Amino acid sequence: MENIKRQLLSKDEIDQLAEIFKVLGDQTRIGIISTLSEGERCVQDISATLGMGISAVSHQLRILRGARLVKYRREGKHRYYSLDDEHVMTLFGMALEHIRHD
Amino acid sequence: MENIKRQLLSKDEIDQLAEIFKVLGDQTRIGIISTLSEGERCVQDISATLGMGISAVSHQLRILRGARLVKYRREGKHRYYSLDDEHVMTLFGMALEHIRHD
DNA sequence: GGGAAGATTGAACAATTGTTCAAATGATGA
DNA sequence: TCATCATTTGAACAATTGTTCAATCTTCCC
Repeated sequence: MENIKRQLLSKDEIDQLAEIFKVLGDQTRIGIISTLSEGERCVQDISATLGMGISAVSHQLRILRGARLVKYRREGKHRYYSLDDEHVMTLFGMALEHIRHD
Repeated sequence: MENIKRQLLSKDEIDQLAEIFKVLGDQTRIGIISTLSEGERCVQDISATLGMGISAVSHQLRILRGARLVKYRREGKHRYYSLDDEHVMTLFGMALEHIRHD
């Protein structure tokens, strides 16, 4: 992690970094991650928690899946979503420190 | 930082988190931050490093300034930009770990 | 002061994005 | 198999975004 400060990122790494931050840069998706930080939830639960339509939530879940930030397991008719990355909450912590230190 | 996992974020915090990630979610801005991680640079230098127009870079610098991610000092006709936050590189590190762990 | 260099700003445009609605998929139980 | 529930998908729309161009501002030096 120390070499980040010493060496320019490759074009490819810049693209990937921007991509992951872009995925996190949306209120709905942050809300979903925040909800899932309490434990696994099905789409309806997330929808109710955020006060948003099922479809809108599902669309955003797809993007989060694509970025490997969430995963799900089937159980009957439900799909229980949960966080799929150990670093996400750390990213949240760092970002929170940034916004709080003002 | 531990209470993040235990407690839902407030509406306000969600907005602010999404905002900071949104700012980081752009290739040009990541490129700028990556460039500035090597040391302070004036707009022309950044422009040359990224191979982009001066105006485009300046527009993005304004956004980075607004998010308190970069600052500048005047010296003659130049404005030397540098990183304005200790957490940014840590955010980078976490995000890099995420994209590399696949 | 006048001109040039470095940087910022505003308007305009194409491109991307998030939400809604309606339709389709997949799984369950009668 | 049929109806129903949970979720996904696609099309459409408004809204936001990043870049370009031209104009403006600021600082320096003659």
